[in-house]
Formats: sequence, C-alpha cells, structure tokens
Amino acid sequence: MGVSVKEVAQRAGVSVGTVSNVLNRPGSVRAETIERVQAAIADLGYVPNDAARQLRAGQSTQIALVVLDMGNPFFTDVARGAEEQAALSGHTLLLANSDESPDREALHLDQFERQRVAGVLLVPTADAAERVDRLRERGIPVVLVDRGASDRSVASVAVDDVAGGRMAAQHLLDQGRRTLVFVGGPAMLDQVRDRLLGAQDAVGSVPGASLEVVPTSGLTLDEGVAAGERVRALVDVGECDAVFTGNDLLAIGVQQALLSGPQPMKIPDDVAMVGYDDISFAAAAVVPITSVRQPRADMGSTAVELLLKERDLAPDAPREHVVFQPELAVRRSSGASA
Amino acid sequence: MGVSVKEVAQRAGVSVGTVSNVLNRPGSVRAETIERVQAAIADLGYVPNDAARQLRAGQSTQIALVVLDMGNPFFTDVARGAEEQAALSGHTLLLANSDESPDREALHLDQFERQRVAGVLLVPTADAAERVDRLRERGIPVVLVDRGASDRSVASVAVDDVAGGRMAAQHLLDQGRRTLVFVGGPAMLDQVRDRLLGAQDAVGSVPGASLEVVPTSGLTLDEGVAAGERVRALVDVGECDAVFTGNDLLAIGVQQALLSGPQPMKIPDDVAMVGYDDISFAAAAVVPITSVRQPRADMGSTAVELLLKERDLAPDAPREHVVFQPELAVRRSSGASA
DNA sequence: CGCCGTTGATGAAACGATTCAAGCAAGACT
DNA sequence: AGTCTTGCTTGAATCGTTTCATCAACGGCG
Repeated sequence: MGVSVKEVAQRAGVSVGTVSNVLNRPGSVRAETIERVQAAIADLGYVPNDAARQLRAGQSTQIALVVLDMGNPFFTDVARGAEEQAALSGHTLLLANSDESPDREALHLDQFERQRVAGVLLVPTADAAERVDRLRERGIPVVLVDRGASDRSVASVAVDDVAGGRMAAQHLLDQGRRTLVFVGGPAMLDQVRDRLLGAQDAVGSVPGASLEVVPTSGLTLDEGVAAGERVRALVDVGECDAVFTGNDLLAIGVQQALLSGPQPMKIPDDVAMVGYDDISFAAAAVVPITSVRQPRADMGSTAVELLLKERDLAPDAPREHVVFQPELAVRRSSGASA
Repeated sequence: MGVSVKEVAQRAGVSVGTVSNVLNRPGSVRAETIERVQAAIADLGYVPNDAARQLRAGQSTQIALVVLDMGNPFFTDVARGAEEQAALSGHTLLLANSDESPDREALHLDQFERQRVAGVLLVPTADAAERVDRLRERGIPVVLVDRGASDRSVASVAVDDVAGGRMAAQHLLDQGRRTLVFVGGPAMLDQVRDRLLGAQDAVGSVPGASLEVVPTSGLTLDEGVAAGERVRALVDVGECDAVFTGNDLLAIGVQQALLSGPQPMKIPDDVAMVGYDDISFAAAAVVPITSVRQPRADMGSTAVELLLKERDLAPDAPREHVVFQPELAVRRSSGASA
C-alpha cells in the first residue's frame, strides 16, 4: 500500500541501496543521481517507514519522559526544555503521564520497553526502583528527574530542595517574621520533606522563631484553599505571621482563602507568604507571590544531555548527579522592601 | 543483543511460529505448550519488539494528539479523555505540542507520517488544511478537535461556541446588567470570534443593552491583567457593569487587576464576570468565577471514537461532526442568587 | 485396515529499510 | 599497455515479527 524505497529506486532507475544513500549519506552519491532520486521521491510522495528503519537500527530515536502530572506547569516546562534539547540531536520526545499512579507508570514503561526507546527520563512514583533496574538491564538508559536521586547508581537531575526550603524560611525570618507555618504534604513526598527540612533548619538557628506544620494531602489548589482556612485561624490568634507552602498551587489556594470572606487579611501586613516553583500564576496572583524558582527548562535539557552521555558509559561506571540551586523570586507577598 | 522470538522458541523447543501464536492466538495452542513458552519468555526476559511487529502490520497502534498549548489545562483534560478511550481499544496516545506554531505542527505531523500512526487528532493552527489532506491521502485518518470544523470533509469534535457566548451574555443580562464588555482576542481565532458572536446575538435582542470589545492579543493571564486595567477605567466612568472574557485565564487576569491596587473593586457588585472553559483555577479564584464549561474529557474520548470509526469509511463518505453543548457553571462572580 | 477430519505445530515468505563487501568505469600513474 | 586509484553504484543479507500453506499425529468410522 505505501510507497517504499523499492518503487522509488525503480522510478529513478537506481538500486535501493542508492536511494538509501541519498537519504542518509548524500555525500557519497553523484549530484545528478541525487537529483533523479529526489525527483522520484517527490513524484511518488515517498515517506520513509520509521518502523523498518528502527528495526534495522535496533533502537528508536525517541526519548520518553514520564511525568507525574501533566496539568502541573512545572512538568510541562521541564518537558519543553527536554524536547528542545532532544531535537538538537535528532531525537523526539515522547511524553507520558503517570498521574502519580505506579500502575500507570509501569504500563508506560512496559510500552517504552517494547518500543525500544533510546532512553527514559523518569519522574518516579513512590517506588519505581525495580522497574528502573529492569529497563537498564535491557540496555535502556534512564535518568531520574526531580526525585529519587537517593539511588546513586542511576543518573539524575534534581534541585536542592533543602536549600530551597532554607532559603524561603530565611527570607521570611529576614523580614522579621518569627511564627512561621509550613503548608504541605503528603510527607512521603521527597520534595515536601526536603523543603520542610530546609525550613526547619533555618528556623532552628534563630532563637525565638517557631515553625508549625499544617499538613495537606496533596499539592493542589483545593488543598491550598482548605489549608488557608486553618492558617487564617492561626493568624487570628497570633500564632502565625508568615506562611511557606510546599508549592505554588498551595500558595495560591491559601492566598485566596485569606483574601476571601467578610474579613480579608492584609498580605503581607497580617501575614507574609512564600511559595515554591514560581509558576506564572504565582506572579499574577492578586498579591504577587514570592516564590522559590527552579530552573525547569534547564532540568529538562540537562536530563536529556545526561541520557545521551549515558549510552557510552560502562554499566557499572559512576553516574552523574546534577543538582541545581534554586533561587528566590521576591515579590510583594513577602513584604520585602524591593 | 535483545532476546528475540527465535531464542524463546529454541529454549521452549518449539518453532517461532508457535511462540507468535502463544502471544497472539493462544486459543490455537495446546495448554502445555503455552506453559512451556511462557516459561521460556520469563526465563529469558523476552520483550516483543514493536518495530518489527509494526513493520509487519503496516501500521502502529499509536494515536497522535497535537495540541496548541500543553500548559493550558483545557488541552491536558482533552488529552486525558482521549488517552483513556484509546486504551480501551489497545491504542496508545502520543502527545505533541505545536505551541500555536504551524512549523512545529508540520514537524510533528511529518514525524507521525513516518511512524505510520493509526490516526491523528489535531487541534489545528491557523491553516493546517493542506497538511491534513496530505495525511488523509496517505491513509492516515484525521479528526479535528475544537477548531476548524468548517471543513466538512474532515470528521470533527467541537463545542458550540456561539451558544456558549450567547449563554454567558444572556446570564449577565438576566442579572440586570446592561453595559457589557467582551475581553478577548486575537479576532482571527475561531473560538474568540464565535463566542463574541454569540454574546452580540444575546445583547442585540435586549433593548438598551450594549456590548463593547476590549481586544487582547492572546488568551493568557498576562493579557488578562493588562485588559483588566482598561476594564477598570470603563467601570469608573459607568460604561461597564459586566465582563465576559474569551477564556478563564483572561478572566483570572482581569479579576486580579480589578481586585488589586489601592481601590479594589467589588465583584460582582461593581462589575459582574463570566469566563470560559471552567478550569479549576476559575472555581478557586478569590471571587469564584462563573464560567462556561465544555465537556473536555468527552471531547477527547469522542474524538478517539470518531477516529476509529473513520478507518472503515470510504474516503468520500460523509464525515461525522459532533458538536457538544456547553453549560454554565454559576458562581459568585456573576452575582446570581442561588 | 484404510480413509478422513481435527488439532497443533511448522518454517519459509514478507514487511521496508540499512549496511557492506564487491563490482565497475574512468582516469592517473609507471 | 597494464596497474592503481578514486568515485559511484549494486544487490544480497539482515533486523524481529506475523501469517499461512503445509504437515504430522491421532482417533473415529465404515
């Protein structure tokens, strides 16, 4: 049904090998022949069949990226960075969404294994270690993104969340705040834990400062609104003058809860805020939110770079672990003098 | 390097044909043989090679979805619906992002053509008609999503945006508002045009009601904030008591502009608002935003259904065009009692 | 006993590209 | 003139799977 090299070759009066050469090694073909072949290709509307090419090559040119939540701007930005970097080396990005479900993650990884992808960038769910090992045994390189860097045998790209948490809390302390509240959860998430750890570290080194935790069951807008009500109560009784949230979605939710109702709070006067991720919604909030920024696109592109390096690395060679340092985007919500 | 059927066959003491039968037609293989083959597969860790399977089959089992903006929750929800539906028939969803660029779109479509995907769901950029025809000539079915339904020869899934616009404006008129403002743009977008058309229709049939347009150059948060300033000016001089925006990102931006500054407006008292898309951020805004809801996931799954039907349809047979009716999610911003 | 139908297994052909050893023609060199 | 290069081109082998015509074995039946 489809047009194949054979027909192109026939039409151009050359052999199939020559057609292939025109496509892949034009340097070794006479100019006049190239033209003739190109003409035949155009006439017949020939489109190479990737499956055949891939079968022969033993590997596809696709790089897979599995994220936890496609709706989160953080991941879409990582994907953007990865896609651009992949394109530079002629690779294509395959995007998949695990929705935080290990089952869906496994489904996708199996699929990628069958497809013989060139590599997998994985933002792993709770325990993906087993599956990762399997992929690597099969010769498919893996780079962990944003999480699970605890396994030193797998290359990874991450952000120093402890530093980020410390940075956020320190900033609030610098503004003279002393009764801090951390909003976030679930505690099993590495990110949440690390950010909280960093914040506790900063608070611990300032006498008289305290840090209370308002746990949430997820990093979503709705959870933020719910948590906001509890924060409001704490502020009312003088037990909170600053909030640090596990991510920006939570921060936006908290802010909306604080600004709503009959007695809206004053931000940052009554309570200062710092979020995490620096998504565009944070900057455009009613009171623009100070946030810890992660180099999202850089993470994506670096992950791809590591992946490509991985290919000519001995299986037991040490892996690279790139850790980016976050930075603080200061805005009105934290009450810092510009 | 990889384990192939041949090795599995050898290990199990059967022929390659039998291994294939175990995998694809277990009914025609003796139970004992199946067991033996399964054991060999497990022992060797055999994973089928999709490229080979695909080469033989002449077509992949992947369905591609090209969206305009991965960051927009609207599209990610469509993708989610499509993915689920695709999985039901053993297909896999391939997600691509054109970022509104015809070039990127073309790049992706070319790639899909080489991959011989089972079909393409396309949210087309300005003019993709040519490319769509090409794909269909090559035997790759296409379903247009959310746009471009004007070409009746291609199956499509869309929402009645005119009805949506009318619905939004009518709702504001029902609340007694008379000086409406439409915020949105660019006018070349079908969606924007249709929503405005519907609003004009509703306003036109109420004597004494007016509709002014505040154009924007995109449907983004930032554009919304900018437009919000202009809306504020109109409200101040009594030329606006209600706003209808082209989508929710704009609505959120407008609301933030109106609520910020030294003299925050009262919503809905000073000015009522209705948005479009009903993204989760709309419900969680400081003043929850009334919005026109589109059945996003349904659009995705229906698009896949149409695509699969497409395969056994004559090239010149009439195509299906599913048009969903939007509905209004009423919240505080529009000042409706309820 | 010979024939037949059924059940299960076989193995070669085909899918469409790439690769590579080998061939060929035309100059260049001795 | 004969030998070597150089520059193109060839065509068969190969990748891993599925398909399908063919075959072997076996039990039932006349």
